[in-house]
Amino acid sequence: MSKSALHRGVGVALWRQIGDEIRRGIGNGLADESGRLPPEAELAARFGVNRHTVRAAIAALVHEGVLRSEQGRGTYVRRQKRLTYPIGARTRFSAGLEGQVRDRQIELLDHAREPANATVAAALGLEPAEEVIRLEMRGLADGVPVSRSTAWFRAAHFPDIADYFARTHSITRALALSGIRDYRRASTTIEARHADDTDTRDLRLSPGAIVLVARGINVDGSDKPIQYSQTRFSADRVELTVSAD
Amino acid sequence: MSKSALHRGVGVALWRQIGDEIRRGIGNGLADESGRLPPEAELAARFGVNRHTVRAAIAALVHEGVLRSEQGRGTYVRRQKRLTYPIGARTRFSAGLEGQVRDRQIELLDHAREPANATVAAALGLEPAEEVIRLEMRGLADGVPVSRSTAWFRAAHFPDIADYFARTHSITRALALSGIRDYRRASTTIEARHADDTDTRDLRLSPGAIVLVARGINVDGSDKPIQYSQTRFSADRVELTVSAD
DNA sequence: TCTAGTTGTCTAGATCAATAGACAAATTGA
DNA sequence: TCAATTTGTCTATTGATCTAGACAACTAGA
Repeated sequence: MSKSALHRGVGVALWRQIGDEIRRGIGNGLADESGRLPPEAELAARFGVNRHTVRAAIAALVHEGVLRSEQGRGTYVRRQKRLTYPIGARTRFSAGLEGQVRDRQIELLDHAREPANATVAAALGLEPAEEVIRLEMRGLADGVPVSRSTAWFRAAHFPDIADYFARTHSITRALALSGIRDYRRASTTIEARHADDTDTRDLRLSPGAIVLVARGINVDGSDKPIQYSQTRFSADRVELTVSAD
Repeated sequence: MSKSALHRGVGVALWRQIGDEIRRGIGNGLADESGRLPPEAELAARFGVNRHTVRAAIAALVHEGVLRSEQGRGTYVRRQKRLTYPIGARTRFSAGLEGQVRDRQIELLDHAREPANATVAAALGLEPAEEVIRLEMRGLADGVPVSRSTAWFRAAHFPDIADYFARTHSITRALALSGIRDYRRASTTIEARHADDTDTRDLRLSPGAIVLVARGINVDGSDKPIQYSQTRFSADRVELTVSAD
């Protein structure tokens, strides 16, 4: 039994402690089979706080995408299971979530034309400081941010990639408009770290959350690098599977 | 470089985040050779907060026993190194800190005569529910709590152990007054867990801190168990060394 | 349709957290 | 002794957090 009373006056707000406790409690018997949480009043009694304090905790988890509240019905766990992203040669950024979510979408947050830094130049096989197009994107599944990625393309070869992406909301289709009929993932490296400020903002994470970072290079039919990208996933919401393929 | 900006509006007070940051920074170049921290004004500038906020963080660490502030001089790290507790056959509760601290002391917080629970009865080789004396103690090093222990003795054999301990402030001397000339540590098991409410209160820890738990049985000259004890150490302040001895 | 159960919203007050500024008190080195 | 540096204390203000109570809005089942 985990002795998990709340601590007052220690610089951590009660609603955050309760939120963490609820997040931990999910998948540990707090919600019933249907994913329904106990009513707010009961949670308030259980934690020994006011109902409004529990509501603040739930609101934070709703904002994080962990819970979903329905007036008159109750509060439900949004997804009992994590999304599974396949990683393989045929990995397409937006694909691979078939059947796991009702709605998925990629937003273009920002784009720029700029000189490549050393890492990007090396990955794409460019001259130092050659110009690249950088796209900042965010992937949403059923309205919840699950991924945040940055992709670099050689500016000389893909001058209009940002426009194409903005129109099609798809890397595959944007590349097709640029004349790339097919491409494959040459390499992917995966690491995990704590969320930084950008992650907590864009993925709506709480500080201290863990992100998975996947760095990959896509190559065209003749194995020339066309895209270098770095994608951050919320480790709470996503798991990666590496397929041979 | 650890990207460790402060997070506002996430239910964790800035002073706590700063306190954690300082605690982490100690032994990582934040303090100079003499153990002196940068002045409050500089820390405030570095963290981008008001000086009072830094002061709240420092006050918490002073209360925890990590820092020591001196008006006009500066704020100093209390102990750069952790205390090392030897664990071995000849381990004496209060001993083993020779040379590491100026002043050490064991307080008797509470004592009771009560039936043994299953664990204690098994450890001491007693009949179920046979009466035992339980002592609740706290060890201080230079005024800072470093250990919190509970010890059980068979009531029939050591009826006055609490009195003796209160007089002598030493288990060894209290046992001597009870007629035990010598004893040795038959077994010790060590585990680590998060601090619970009792730990945070008695050892002045912050929630989420880690405690080392050492459970041991002391036996007399003819190998009969005379004492079962469970001691919690602040993992921040103490390390244990197991000696063959 | 009615009722019980549940989430959503509003008001109000108490306490905590953070900022701002000023000055006192102690220490150190010139 | 004097000036600079540093911690300690005080007042005041603003916003976040927590409590308390009341009632509206919605859902589901009798």
